Amino acid sequence: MATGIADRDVRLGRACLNCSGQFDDLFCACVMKVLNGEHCIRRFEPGAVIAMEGLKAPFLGSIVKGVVCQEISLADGRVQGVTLLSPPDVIGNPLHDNSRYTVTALSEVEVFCISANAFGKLLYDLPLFRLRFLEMKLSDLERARNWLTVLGRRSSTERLAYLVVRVAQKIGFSTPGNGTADLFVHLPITRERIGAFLGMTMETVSREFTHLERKGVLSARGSRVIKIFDYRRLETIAGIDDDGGTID
Amino acid sequence: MATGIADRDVRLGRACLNCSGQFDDLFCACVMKVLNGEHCIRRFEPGAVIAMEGLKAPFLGSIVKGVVCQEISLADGRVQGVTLLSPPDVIGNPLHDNSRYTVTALSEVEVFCISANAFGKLLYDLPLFRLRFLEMKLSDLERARNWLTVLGRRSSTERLAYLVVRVAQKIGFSTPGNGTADLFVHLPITRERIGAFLGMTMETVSREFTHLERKGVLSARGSRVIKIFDYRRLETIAGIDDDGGTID
DNA sequence: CGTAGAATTGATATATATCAAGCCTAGTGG
DNA sequence: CCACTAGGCTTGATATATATCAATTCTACG
Repeated sequence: MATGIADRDVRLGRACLNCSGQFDDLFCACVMKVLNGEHCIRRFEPGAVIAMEGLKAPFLGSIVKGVVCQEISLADGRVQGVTLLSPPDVIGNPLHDNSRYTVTALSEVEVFCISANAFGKLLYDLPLFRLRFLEMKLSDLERARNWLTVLGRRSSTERLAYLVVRVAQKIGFSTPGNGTADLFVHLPITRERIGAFLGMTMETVSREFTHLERKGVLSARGSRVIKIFDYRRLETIAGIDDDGGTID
Repeated sequence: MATGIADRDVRLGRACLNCSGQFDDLFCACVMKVLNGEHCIRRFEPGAVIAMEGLKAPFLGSIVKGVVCQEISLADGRVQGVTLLSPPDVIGNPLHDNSRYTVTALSEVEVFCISANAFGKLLYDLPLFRLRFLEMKLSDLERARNWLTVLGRRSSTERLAYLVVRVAQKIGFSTPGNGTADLFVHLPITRERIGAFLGMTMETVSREFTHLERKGVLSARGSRVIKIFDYRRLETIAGIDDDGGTID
């Protein structure tokens, strides 16, 4: 990459080279020094509602541990899943007092929290932090727009395949425990929530799992741990090809 | 708003108070001074393809005049509309050399263009510019996520109503010319492209215009200039209520 | 082992896509 | 100035994907 930013200080982005990153690569030791103790760690149990759409956001923070989901609700109760967050994703928007999303812990979660003021200070004082945050938000934007193609233009099988691949990329594969080489992905959400992300019903999600199973791509029967037999094929169905040209 | 950023220098965001904004509120006179002549204006005819998805982006720039659309294509030719751009929206991503979208001029368009290096310099040197850009991208992100609810959870009538309201908000109402008080919105896109934005076919778009017409909400017969009889009702159908709680 | 929530499966309904025809409308050239 | 044309729009008939409603069945957990 030879962009203007890259030429200057993009090395400082993904992981701060000036320090051994404490907590994670957003709040590294350099950032912590400027922050000077103005922070706290909050913990949430699985299922805990961290923020409510439209209400005052309780804090700004970066996830240290666990998985979180953000959803938007319509007036009549319809729900659209928006993002799955994992470390070091940011919860909250420094430009808004109110949360735009309902934010729910999907596992045991820890968040490194700072005040909006402290966040503003970091953004203002630290080129490194500012760049890293901009980088995160630009890639959030790209992912959200790619997701539009999923909801607008893909069939239910394609959508489900897309979600499984993205979850695998985001949360990683699980190790089976027994010494086999099989690929497992743990989906941290119910079929209903999968449906909320994919704009379809729980029943259709279930049926599409069955279809993918009959095709020999994966197995998910009644469980949230998915065994993947043919990851390449799954990527193809999803319309994702990370080995070559970026299709999505 | 009493966020950390607002406390500091958000006044400089939406319109620079230090200068009389030349061109627009992104490239104000202050920015121009730092830029020191390193820019050019590019013009495009309606229908011109400004950038192609996956190929090297020709420039970074801010729209000065006209309307532009960004679309994502799938391998098999399906197209998803992503954004409608109008002044002073930014074309291009300072962190990528390649365009993520196919970018098309919908009218006569002028773009204030600078090099990626110059863009990086502005981002680095000018807190004002940097904040404004972050602000733009955070609101792009919010709009993209709200659009997810449109594609994932709304019926075709609701989707169409949503699009009309958003276009009206973005591009503004047209004045009828004759002295009537009627509201007109000029849609800068064909039914097919409307469909690409809404994840539906041209035919369904057309049918839903007819439905809205039968309901007495608007009239669009065969034309891109839409007459709106009941804007409030349109907003209600769209699930947008800008006079009160933010629903979308 | 029993229970409750989650997941699957089936039958049917419905919204939207697809295919196909015809109709407007703006722009062109005689 | 008017008829012609091409692209865009509308409308209809039909097909199809997905939703909805309704039982079971599975799984994790007490």
